[in-house]
Amino acid sequence: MTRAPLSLAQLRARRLSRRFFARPVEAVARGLLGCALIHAGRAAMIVEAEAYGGPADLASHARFGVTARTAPMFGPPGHAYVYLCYGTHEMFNVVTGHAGQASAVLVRAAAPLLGLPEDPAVAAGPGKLTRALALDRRHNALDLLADDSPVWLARARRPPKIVCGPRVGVDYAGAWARAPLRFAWSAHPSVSRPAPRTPWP
DNA sequence: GCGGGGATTAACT
DNA sequence: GTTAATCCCCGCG
Repeated sequence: MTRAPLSLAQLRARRLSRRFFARPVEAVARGLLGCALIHAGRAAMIVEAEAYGGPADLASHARFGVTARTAPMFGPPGHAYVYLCYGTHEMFNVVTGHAGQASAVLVRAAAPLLGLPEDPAVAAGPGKLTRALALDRRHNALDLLADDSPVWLARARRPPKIVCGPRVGVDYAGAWARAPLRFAWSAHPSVSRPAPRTPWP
């Protein structure tokens, strides 16, 4: 049987808390699976996310320290970090941990929930997701937990099984490239690439 | 200043 | 499998 769809009002009542984001970045990345990302009357359920640590993580933008671009990463948890990749694609991240730590979760893929075409591929990739939800650098550094934030997050479903694997596109990062910091809803059709198969835990 | 490269995607061959 | 699109960031001089 098909589960009843969630309404925006129901999601409003399930918004994530500051404490949710104040945890270690891997925990937040897993916790975001099954959560809804909402903007502009559209909602999508996150099915894939990657954890990026602070300056020690050689795959993370934070490895350059505080710069004009990375400043939001060094700010408080629950804020957005949005940047442009390859000149064309906006990438949406949420800052985690504590201020100054500069860890963040890249939201890589989501399944349409509300106000989007019922195509599992519509947000199956970090660039496609921001395009589907009309997210861009105007949302950089936005506090996603503010009552009046146009972009917000809420609990939607609980993933039945989580898998993990190496992050995508960070081969330059040495040993950090191989760390299992990519998490996905196992076998979900909206996962962006051949899903990792290693079960978590 | 300049130049190389990137947390990607779609449209090719 | 390969490549263009497209541009900002960062490191170096």
